[in-house]
Amino acid sequence: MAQPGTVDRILDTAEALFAQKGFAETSLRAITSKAGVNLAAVNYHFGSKEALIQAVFERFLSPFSEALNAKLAEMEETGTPDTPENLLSLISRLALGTHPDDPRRAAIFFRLSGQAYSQPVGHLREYLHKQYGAVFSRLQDHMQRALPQMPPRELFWRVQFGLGAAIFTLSGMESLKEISRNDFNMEVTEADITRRLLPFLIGGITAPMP
Amino acid sequence: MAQPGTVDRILDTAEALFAQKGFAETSLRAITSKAGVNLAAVNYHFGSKEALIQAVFERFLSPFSEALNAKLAEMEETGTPDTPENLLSLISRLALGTHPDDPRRAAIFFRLSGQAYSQPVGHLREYLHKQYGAVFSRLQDHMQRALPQMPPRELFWRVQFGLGAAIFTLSGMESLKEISRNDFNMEVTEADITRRLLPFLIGGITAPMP
DNA sequence: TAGCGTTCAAAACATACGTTTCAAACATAC
DNA sequence: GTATGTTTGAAACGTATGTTTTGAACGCTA
Repeated sequence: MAQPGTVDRILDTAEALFAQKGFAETSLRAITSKAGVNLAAVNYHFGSKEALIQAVFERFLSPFSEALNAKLAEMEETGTPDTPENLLSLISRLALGTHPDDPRRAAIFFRLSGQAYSQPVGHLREYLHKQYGAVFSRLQDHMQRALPQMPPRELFWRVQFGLGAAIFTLSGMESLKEISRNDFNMEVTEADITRRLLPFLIGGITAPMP
Repeated sequence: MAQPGTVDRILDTAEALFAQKGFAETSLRAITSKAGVNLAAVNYHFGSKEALIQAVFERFLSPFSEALNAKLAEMEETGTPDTPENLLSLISRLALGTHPDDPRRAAIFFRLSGQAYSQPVGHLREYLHKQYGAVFSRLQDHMQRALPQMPPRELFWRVQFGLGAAIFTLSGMESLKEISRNDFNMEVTEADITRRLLPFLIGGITAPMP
């Protein structure tokens, strides 16, 4: 377990390939050969491909989830007011900065989230709901306090819409970057898009009721 | 070619299974056995699995695309003003009503769109861009006329955000329906959600610049 | 150094996949 | 009614996949 370690090399490579090509389209052979480890190592260390997928998610989602929990607790203690601006910019900062060492990591974060969400009924979505439903509820509560006049049901859907806008856009960003380059002669980064995303989300979530 | 026809039975079944489980996770054997046709029929009639996927998209996207084109032309002729409200409610009506005979069809429409969008670099996305980029540009132009004060680049991203919110939410609706049922004792339909979606999209797209 | 649990490497296994083959069944025109 | 082009049916092909097996290499403890 000296070097980057077999387990970590597998996780790193699997994470990148899953984000790039999807789960079903990424074979264990592709992962292990690119990682420079033996094919059997995945089943030895993780048990199965499905377990590897969950391990990948756990490793990249747990830090984010814990950081979000900590920041929300900090807000509660310091009495920072619950506003859509505060909450949403908090999330975007965390999503972009949970792994500050590697900027490419943010892109992988969003791609993986998108893959997980658009995944068929598979157990991945249930797993994510079980594992990270609590922190999501907590965020939803804060948002409700920020918009006390809004019916919870309406707010629930608007948060979902916002989630969709964020994950969907950032997850398909490679294609969108190219379009933006061709049509507007403009290079964009993840940070650019989240900066543009914030007013959209605030405008959408706080829009007047129908 | 009397009965529902082998080709149509394949398309119907493939459409449903693709929407439900994804492309890679749906085998030709699953499609053909459920459709009650021979395995070789897919390769005989379509040539390959990839071609079948494109055929499925063509069949469900072309009517929508043509209807949208017609409606936009109608707006131009009758001088209907370009407003975000008019344009977005037009799209939602079309997405929900292009196949008015089958309500389940709307759900499949959104699920397939989500699958296509979250798909890896594969040729599907290029195909969709080539095939339906024109009508999308036309819609973008109308939206620009509705919001002349907004920089085109900003509008481009906001339309993408809106697309994400719509497709993402409606594509993952089965899970969200269940959450809504458990947490709010509330049954929701595709039409309910698009009704809620409209104010969100308008609020987001017309939000003040950062 | 001997022993033992852990990790790695190479190969094989079983299965599922997309695709192809080829003959039979069918429909249609002459 | 025969001939011709089209569609179907059953089987096989080749390949890629996830997984398992077996034994060697390694690291640590006694």
